[in-house]
Amino acid sequence: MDVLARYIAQKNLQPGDRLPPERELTAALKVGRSSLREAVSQLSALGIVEARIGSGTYLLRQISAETVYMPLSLSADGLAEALLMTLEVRRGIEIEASVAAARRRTEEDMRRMEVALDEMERTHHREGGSGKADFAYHMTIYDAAHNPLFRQLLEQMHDILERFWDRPFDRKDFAARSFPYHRTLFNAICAGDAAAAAEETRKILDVVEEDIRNMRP
Amino acid sequence: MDVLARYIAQKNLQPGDRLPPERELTAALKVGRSSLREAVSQLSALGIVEARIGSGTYLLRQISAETVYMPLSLSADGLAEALLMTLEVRRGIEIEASVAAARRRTEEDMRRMEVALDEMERTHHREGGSGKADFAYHMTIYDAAHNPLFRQLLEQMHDILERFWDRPFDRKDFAARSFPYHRTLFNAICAGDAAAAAEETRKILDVVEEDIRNMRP
DNA sequence: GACTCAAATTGGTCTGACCTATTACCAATA
DNA sequence: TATTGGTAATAGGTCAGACCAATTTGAGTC
Repeated sequence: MDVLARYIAQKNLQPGDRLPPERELTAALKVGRSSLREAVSQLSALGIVEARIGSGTYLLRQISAETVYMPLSLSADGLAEALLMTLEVRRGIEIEASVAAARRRTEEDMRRMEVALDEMERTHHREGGSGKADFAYHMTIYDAAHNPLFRQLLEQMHDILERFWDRPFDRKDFAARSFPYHRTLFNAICAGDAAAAAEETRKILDVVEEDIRNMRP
Repeated sequence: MDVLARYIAQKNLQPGDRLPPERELTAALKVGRSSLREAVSQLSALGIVEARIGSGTYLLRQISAETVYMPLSLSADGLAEALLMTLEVRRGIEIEASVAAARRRTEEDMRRMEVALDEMERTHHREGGSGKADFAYHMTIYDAAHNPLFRQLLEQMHDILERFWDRPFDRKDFAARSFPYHRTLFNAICAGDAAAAAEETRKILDVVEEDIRNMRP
């Protein structure tokens, strides 16, 4: 797997790019096809790569030689329990991201956050709920934290949860009550008030948690 | 992989148990050896299973049919900065774990935490620093949170940091000033005081961060 | 220009062979 | 009796070749 990962990194493949067919890779990497396929299937299990039969194998996430893999597994009774557990972890990370953003945001960050916030508020008023726009806004906060790990972690957790949840997060009324806190959070970060940023983030996630609990059968 | 996972779950294998040899599994699951090996290698990439050549394949984590896999990948360029970045994330998670532990700790949890804490304090007084004992104590806190994600995340972050750091954390004086906060944290968790638990955890990690900064060239 | 269908491409599976590291066993030895 | 040493059995790791099934491609047709 390391050899294959190095190959991908060295070829500077970008997400969405197609890897060479297996038969070519075996020649390039000088390994048998079984071994190559085991490597590919490992990267596939790690969500780095996706194999489409008849079409090819595609890169999903960029990797480098120094990429570290952190596979988590969660056995919970039902999806709601799993959601609540990940939410608890997310709360810790998200609060810390808001704190970091309040300390390190630049003028440029604030501009981008405001654009995303405005877009989200428009979507909310027009359609009654946000969803993608909400997530995009949060991403601008992670970026303002100037620690790429925040975005990587939260983006991936979001992706994975969405895949396991048929009803995605853009349900009309889901977490709608958290709406006003998004602007107060923005104000706190702009003011550089770390404590307030943490507090507003907590309010948002408390609403999410409550809605998940109410959603359970 | 699903077939193999179901087999493991159905056989009620426990962590540490050995799976049947590949040639037997192919017969039991009615698949070719290549396919079986791809499944095993996926579980191995996810940290569920470990294959030891000549010995067998061993189960590392318990799985069930509903286990959710959440593979994360982090790319950190530059080791010194990466340490502080992971520490920032770790702080968020660790604080939330302490909060959860303060809310959900049982009698049994408190007993185990105290045993580990005593052991850590003895080691500290005897050798001037702890290290493994310190980590073991923190693990009991993660377990007391009753959310398996905490332990998995922090255990793996710890592993990764140690792997990238030749000088391990059990340096005599490393984070020695955080020593007294370990007992105050224990008291806060036992008292069920979530706010105090968060505060004491923050104090510990502030010391760690400061020591890492002072350690840089 | 749109549709049809056959060929080429590509990932998925199976078989069987061989390699190497580990483990188990058993006889020879101290 | 306990230890040692070597050998056979076991188990995962790799390779090669054949075949399957889904997709894509492209020539041919309407």
